[in-house]
Amino acid sequence: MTLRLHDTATRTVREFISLVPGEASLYLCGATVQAPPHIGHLRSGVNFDILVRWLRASGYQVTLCRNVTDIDDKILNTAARDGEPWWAIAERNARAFNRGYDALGCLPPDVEPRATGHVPEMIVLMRELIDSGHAYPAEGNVYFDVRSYPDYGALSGQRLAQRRGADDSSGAGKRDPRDFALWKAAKPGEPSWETPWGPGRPGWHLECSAMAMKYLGHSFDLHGGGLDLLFPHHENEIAQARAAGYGFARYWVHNGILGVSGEKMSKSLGNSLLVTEMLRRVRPVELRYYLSQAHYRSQMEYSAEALAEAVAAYRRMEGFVLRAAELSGAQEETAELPAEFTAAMNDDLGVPQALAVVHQELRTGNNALAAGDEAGVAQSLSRLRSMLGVLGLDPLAAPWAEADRDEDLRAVVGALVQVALNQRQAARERQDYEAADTIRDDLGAAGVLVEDTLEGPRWELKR
RNA sequence: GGCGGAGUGGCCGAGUGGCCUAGGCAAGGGCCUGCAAAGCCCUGUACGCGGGUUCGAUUCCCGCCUCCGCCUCCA
Repeated sequence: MTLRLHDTATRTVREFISLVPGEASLYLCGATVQAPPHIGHLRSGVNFDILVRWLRASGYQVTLCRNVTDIDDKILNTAARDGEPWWAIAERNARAFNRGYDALGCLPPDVEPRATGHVPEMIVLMRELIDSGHAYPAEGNVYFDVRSYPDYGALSGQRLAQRRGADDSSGAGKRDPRDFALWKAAKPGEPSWETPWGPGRPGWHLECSAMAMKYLGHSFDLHGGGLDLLFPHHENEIAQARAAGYGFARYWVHNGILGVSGEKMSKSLGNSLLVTEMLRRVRPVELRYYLSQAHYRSQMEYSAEALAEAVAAYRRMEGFVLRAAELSGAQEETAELPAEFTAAMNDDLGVPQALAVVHQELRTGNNALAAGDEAGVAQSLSRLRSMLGVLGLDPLAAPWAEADRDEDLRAVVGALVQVALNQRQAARERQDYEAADTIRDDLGAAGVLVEDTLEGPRWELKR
């Protein structure tokens, strides 16, 4: 049973066979750090985090390279507008992105290269492209010669792409309107780096080709990113690398776009869906569940209702895991993944079907819990935890586990709650239900949820 | 205009030429409970519209409608 993945280049789901057996290399187009992240960015991050986790669970040693584009027009425009150094804007937003990824439990990349740190590699690649007749300098810019590369457009299906609109300011010296800039000539007041063709700054597409090949080799396994990057960014990336004679990515994986009320998020103004704002409304793990539960290639439309459903669904799973762990302890032994779960994940990361398996096990586990079947509970718990672990959703695993957080405070609260619960039990035993319910209500008002179980009353903090 | 994707029950979201047509959320009924909460059981009978192919289509083909993405910066 092996992993099959949708490869955008062939538009088919095909078997994933890595270049080096047992190893998998993945280049992910990360952020252009012009603004803080919104949840669309995190959908991509979570989707690819699941891919990485699944590859690792399948025995691959994964190398993940996720770049940061820390120089581009928008960053420079913002800098000019706000009178802030461009590098400070880039730095601030890069940190915001990483906080977002971390908050949602995305495993950190092995390397996170920045465009501005890789100008020498870009110069080498430009030299190769110019020498082989695939690029040319013009008025301080360096352009890729689209007509020199017959496969241009094959990746995105834009083979005959006529780029709409004449090139304005940035197109000086182009031989063909479709030609794109590898390197942009320096403008007054903007940062620049020296090259044999004059001072300037990197074009967006060139940096990714250069960095991917630097860290993952001239040929590597997987290249990922949002579907909105397919054209022109990925088309240009592959053109640059292949024209220079390199194999480049062998599989292209694209996640679907998360939209909001009919608009792509990056176009909608307003901060309501910024990660920092969303995390005021739901817990990070709940947001992760929401972003995970649709298939990664599907288009998603944000809605508060759907988010609320996801929260409810996650809490159901979490509720069992927490109750089961109280009963049987949270063993570290990892259960073998159920075959249906594995099959679903291997089928182009079928997270929705995999979650159906999770919910089946959940029902089994809840039944065991209701029947006081400790062995059954323990088995369901470990199966559930291993499945959820692959999805980055195990409530008892980092970064979601709360056991060691504020341990002293929890102990104090626990003791106080126990005092109240003892009084409630006493009231119940003398059938003074009014008093018992008052205690429960008061605890509830204080944020402590009380419920009676087979093993007696238990409590937890409201979420 | 070019390229691509999608329209599934109240909502989200899988999937398949028929056979037992995921899963979740919400709703109704029941069980459990002193009452709750949580949980469990049961119920819903859906595939945008019009043709066609077929013994049979939600699933294949054609046309239409609607929505969305890319073609400019974008995860």
